[in-house]
Amino acid sequence: MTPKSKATIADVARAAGVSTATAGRVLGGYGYTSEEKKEHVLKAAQDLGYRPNALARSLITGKTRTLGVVAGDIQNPFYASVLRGISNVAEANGFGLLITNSDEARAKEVHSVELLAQKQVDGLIVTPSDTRKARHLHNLKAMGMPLVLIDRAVAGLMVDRVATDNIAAAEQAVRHLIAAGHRRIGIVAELVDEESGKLDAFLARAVAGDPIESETLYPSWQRLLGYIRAHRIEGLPVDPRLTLRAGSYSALAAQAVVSRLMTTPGQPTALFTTDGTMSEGAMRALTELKLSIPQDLSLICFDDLDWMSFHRPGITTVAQPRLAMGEAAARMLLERIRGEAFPPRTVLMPAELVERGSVARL
Amino acid sequence: MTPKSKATIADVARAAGVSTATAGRVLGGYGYTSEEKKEHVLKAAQDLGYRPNALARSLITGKTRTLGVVAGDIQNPFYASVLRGISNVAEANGFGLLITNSDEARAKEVHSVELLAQKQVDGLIVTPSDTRKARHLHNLKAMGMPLVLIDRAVAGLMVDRVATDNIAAAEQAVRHLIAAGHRRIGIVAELVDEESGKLDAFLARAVAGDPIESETLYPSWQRLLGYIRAHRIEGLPVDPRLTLRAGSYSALAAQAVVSRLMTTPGQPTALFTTDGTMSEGAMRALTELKLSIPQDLSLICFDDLDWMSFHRPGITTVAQPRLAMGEAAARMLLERIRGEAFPPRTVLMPAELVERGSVARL
DNA sequence: CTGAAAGCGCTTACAG
DNA sequence: CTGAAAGCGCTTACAG
Repeated sequence: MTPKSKATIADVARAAGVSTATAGRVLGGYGYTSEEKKEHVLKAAQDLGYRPNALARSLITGKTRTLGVVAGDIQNPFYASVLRGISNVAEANGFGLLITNSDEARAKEVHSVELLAQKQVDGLIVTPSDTRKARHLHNLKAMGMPLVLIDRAVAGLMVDRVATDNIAAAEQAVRHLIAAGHRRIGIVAELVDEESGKLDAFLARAVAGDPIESETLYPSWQRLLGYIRAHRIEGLPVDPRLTLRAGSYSALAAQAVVSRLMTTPGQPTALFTTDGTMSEGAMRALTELKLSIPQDLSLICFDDLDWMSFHRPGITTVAQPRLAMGEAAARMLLERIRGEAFPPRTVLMPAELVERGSVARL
Repeated sequence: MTPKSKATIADVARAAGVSTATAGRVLGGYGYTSEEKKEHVLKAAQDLGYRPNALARSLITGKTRTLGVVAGDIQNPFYASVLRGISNVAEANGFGLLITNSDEARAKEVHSVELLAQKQVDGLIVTPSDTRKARHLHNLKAMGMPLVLIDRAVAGLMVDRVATDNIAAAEQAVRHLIAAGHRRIGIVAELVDEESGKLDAFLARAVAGDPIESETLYPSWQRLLGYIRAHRIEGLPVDPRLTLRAGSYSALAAQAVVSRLMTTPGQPTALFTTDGTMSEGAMRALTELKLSIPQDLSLICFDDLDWMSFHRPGITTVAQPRLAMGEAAARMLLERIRGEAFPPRTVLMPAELVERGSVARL
């Protein structure tokens, strides 16, 4: 039986000959009801095709059982996997998922957060696009909104977060290249930042071993830091001509800088890409220039994308546990929503170096 | 100013010295208000950090400005792109997106639809996991819920839908192989179906040219039909040993059947994969067997994944406009939500054959 | 233009 | 165990 118009609790109560309070109790699963009335109500609900209106319930309880997520770009494999992890946990706990894209732009993120807050999500998972200016996130926290950060931290914002141990993972990858005999190793990274010229200053300080507040660095900067540390540990100089900045989250930008690198004297023998987008750009450049891996250039990529395992040769990568990151973030958020009050936690997930065939021994 | 507790319209009205009706009018942007009161209300709202509660508003208006989406698996590149397209249009129109995964299982889809309906989404975009049994979708339609189908149709369900012209696209791809001189062409497809043995019967009918109701066929069956039509048109026999059924949406299953195919006498000279998952499985098998493309086997894949353009050789593919499909679906849904009442539309989007280097001329 | 009142569809004390 | 009443935070007629 499927009626045209939506039945309400009042309709069901009327049909069952009980009060709306009683009907609500059996339909909502709270309070006690006699078996007899319960049956009548259930029967009436069935006949009328009753479907609870979650809005009305949420307005009273103050809970929507909905999680909000602000991802960079759901089309990107990194976010797609993280989202799937979040979704797995949300679904298992009966929560819905409201998803938006920020395209790594602060203005869009602010807008997304406002939308999700108005829709009264019970908590929010955000990949902050700006690790310094994030007043909207501070406000959210001040208002008591449960909040978990993924992939990046925000300066001064003490909330739960889950990320990859980027510095350690990049260091391990680059040391692996050095151990294979490579001495000139390139790196391609987004390194987006407002302050132009900052890269030089950063390199100078990192190479000198000056202390660097790495916690709130963007992942690509952290991975660059791991690259530099590997060089320092192994006693190798860092050649600034080998540290490539794409300047944006775009495969095209990465392709351009890698192309230039490989067609200018002083080429590296190995390349380290700092994420899936950079990896794709690098691959396009290498294909275009008909350079062979690993004969002409050894390669280690950050983030293990599907094609890297069946590509010939297999691509050696730093595998991030993307799905597990999403699941961990969702689990932490759910704990906060339940009211758990331990101090802010930072979960740094280890990345695994998966050795395949893209690194030549020199 | 960021207060701890949430301010309501009543709080703002009190602070501004007006009625809740007046405060609501300026904050909600409906009705008329004098400039003077408007200023007071805005000021008070600002001071109190007022944020509208979309739940309360929706309960009255009956509109949530939220779209529900049931995807197969948001981690899969096909769905990730489609979702991005939906998201683009939703966002541009101020709509939120509630997203769930069905994992192509009817039970999960039914559960998702129920969740989204209870949350009162204004409309639903679904990739139906069962093209025959879909009472939940019929019910939705009967209750007046705007509904758009993507990728698949449902028997007897007259609603808007957008899909790729699978038969034509597959036919074109296979004819391209035949034109290149191939006579033994394999195909790997999911071909999921309850009725075992159905493949043989289907092949027999299709090869005989019997009329087949193709509209509600699953995409993989439609693509198989295109494969068969290409053979008929070109006067080539269809060898059942070359029509591979993976039996599930899994790269592993595809890998297994392709491995068997390529290690059994009577190998094909070319292979057609019917979607991204099958393509991945096929690539794994070929890599494992160290078979070269296109020297040992020519290949055309359905759906143009990122890596196919920089793979060496480039993979010739049938490119589906995934993003545009999502955008079209969202646009159609929004029209229905606005109340437009034209008859159910079927948008069949053309797929483009992108020629790269994976097809050898024989 | 503005306010008092009713109401969206539920849940929550509170009597009985 | 059950019902009448109030109320969640808004919007919507309806007077004035």
